Amino acid sequence: MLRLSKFADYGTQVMAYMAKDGAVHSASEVAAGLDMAAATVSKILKMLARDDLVESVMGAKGGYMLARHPQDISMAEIINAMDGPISITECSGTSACTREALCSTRGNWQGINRIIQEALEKVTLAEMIKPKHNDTKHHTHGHHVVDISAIRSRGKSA
Amino acid sequence: MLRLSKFADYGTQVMAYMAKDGAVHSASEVAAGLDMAAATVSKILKMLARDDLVESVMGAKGGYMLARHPQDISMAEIINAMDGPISITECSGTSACTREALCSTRGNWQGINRIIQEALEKVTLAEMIKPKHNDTKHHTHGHHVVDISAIRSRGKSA
DNA sequence: CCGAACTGGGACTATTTTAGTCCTAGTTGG
DNA sequence: CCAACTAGGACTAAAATAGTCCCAGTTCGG
Repeated sequence: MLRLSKFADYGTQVMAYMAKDGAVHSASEVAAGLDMAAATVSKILKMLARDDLVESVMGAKGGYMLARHPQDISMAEIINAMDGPISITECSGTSACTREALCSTRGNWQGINRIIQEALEKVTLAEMIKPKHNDTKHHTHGHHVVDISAIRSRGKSA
Repeated sequence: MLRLSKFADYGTQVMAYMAKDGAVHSASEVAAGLDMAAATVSKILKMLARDDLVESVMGAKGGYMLARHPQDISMAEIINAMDGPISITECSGTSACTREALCSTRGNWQGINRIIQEALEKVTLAEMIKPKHNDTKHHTHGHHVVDISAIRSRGKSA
């Protein structure tokens, strides 16, 4: 369906770890706490810092801390920081598209993109930490929701 | 941000092409009309057929045709057919997670997933074909929408 | 019947992304 | 100064994606 990089997941974990308090944590400390490779966590933290989701403190005794309160950080920001603002299609109205009818569908992808973006902006880190996420404000009428558990089942049987 | 395979895009194009009429089109014809490699289109069509989005007619003079009316086909179905029901995280409550706090965030990913899924279910192929997609029913208040044009700009400058 | 035109379903290869590691610099506390 | 950290890449390894090809089965038309 939709694919989110593992980094987005890692990033969220790291952010969740740091959300426990406002203290400064070194990369190695977070790595130990999260049972991940130090180098990897370090990389993640750098990415998060680049997008101002965490603040860095240099030098000995340095480390990182959440730049804002968990309720002021959206999932869209975290995903953005980790995966970059990658969108659905490539053609941004530049070229490649020879046909009119085709490009029209392209433009519509962006509408879809925006919808997803908005949905992600509504979910905060604070909510992600809570034991169970109970939506922000979404009408969950009985739509036939697709099963989410079937990972990697590219080869369908039906 | 979110990544959709190129196949999802191709699949949509193919579906859009076939939506022009209810006739039978061979893979090579679609390929020619869409200016894509025949083998690739053939593969796409097979995938779409497997999920009953198009119906196949075997033998000479055979080909594919839309299985339903464009307004009865959702983008979620097309994307699903092409990319499979891939979800955000891997752990489906099975194992790997040692920590409580971590897994709690995992569960919440699924909520997000559902939101996206629902959004995609509301957009039909018929709407995708229209010159400009004017949303289904989404409040587009002035949210700071992330720029969509910046493709592949993993290295941010800000 | 036979051959041409198609689909069905893979296998297979190439290419691009993604993930993960490491190295050199710069900063700060003791 | 030295030790503990972050900054920012470069680099390598692994995996997913995209794309091609092949062989089998089906149907139309002569």
